[in-house]
Amino acid sequence: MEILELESFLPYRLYRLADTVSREFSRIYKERHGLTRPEWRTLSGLGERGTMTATELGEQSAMHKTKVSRAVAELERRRWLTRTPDENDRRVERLALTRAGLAAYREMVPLAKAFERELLGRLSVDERVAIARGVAALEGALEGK
Amino acid sequence: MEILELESFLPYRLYRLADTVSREFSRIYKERHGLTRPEWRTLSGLGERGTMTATELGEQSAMHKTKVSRAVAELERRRWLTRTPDENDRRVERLALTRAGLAAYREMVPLAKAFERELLGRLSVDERVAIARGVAALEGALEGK
DNA sequence: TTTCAATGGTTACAAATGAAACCAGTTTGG
DNA sequence: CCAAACTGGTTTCATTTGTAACCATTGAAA
Repeated sequence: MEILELESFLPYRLYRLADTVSREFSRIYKERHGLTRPEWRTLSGLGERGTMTATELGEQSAMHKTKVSRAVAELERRRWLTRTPDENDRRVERLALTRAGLAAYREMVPLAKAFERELLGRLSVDERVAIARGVAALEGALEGK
Repeated sequence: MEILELESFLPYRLYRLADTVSREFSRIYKERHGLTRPEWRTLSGLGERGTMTATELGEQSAMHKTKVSRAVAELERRRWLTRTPDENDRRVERLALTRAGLAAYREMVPLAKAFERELLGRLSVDERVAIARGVAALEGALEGK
């Protein structure tokens, strides 16, 4: 009879892997600032790009618009970001980090990088090349899907 | 100033990748049988191993015990599995698929395999090797973590 | 034995999520 | 122009999830 080995089934392995890594990493921004993942991504997106609209944020960080909306609301409540109505299109708001938001971002960046470095540090050079190549290939294969 | 490129940050890329793949794949069991992911994993685990306890299921398919509990309850409601109290330890229940559960499982297996084959089919041989190698390496690096 | 810690599993509650409805404001086609 | 379709963003509601408390049973220790 035909069976499926979950252990070697790619969708399952990817999910479990991402879940584990993401859970580990989330401890950093959860413990340090009590952020949720959408909040962290919002902080990170704005820190990286400087200013973005909610829609752009959603695209850049692969979040559903309701997640963005709520994350932005929370960061605004903390006074970590401000909204400025767009001059040309009054539906749009330009989001930007405040000084406090930027400070939190600046604090998180080295921690994030250290986390990644530590994780990849457990791999051999070849393995690092392999994961980079494989992930990129799958990303490409899913383009537009 | 130090910034973090989300686009190339491994935890983010892995998560997004897994999320996309998993979402695509979930359409199959969602549309066909209205299953949730925990339910699919439960079906899949029992189909593969024949009989397991809830705890074993959780370990094998990386699910929190409450997810297992609820998924098992739902599959039982559908009469896709049965619980048999363990002789030696009355806290434990041995779970097994019924004929109907097995039928559903047998129907899903080829679809799952086809999905994986199609996905990997979009990659070159080298890329397939790379993803397999990279994922295995990361899994190894996270052992016990 | 009796008690206490550990284990298998369920349940209750709060928080996170997604789908769809919604409210502006904007664009487009007639 | 102006209605209809569309877009940016929020809110509502139902579902899913995680944490912690819980119940029952078992094992270990005194």
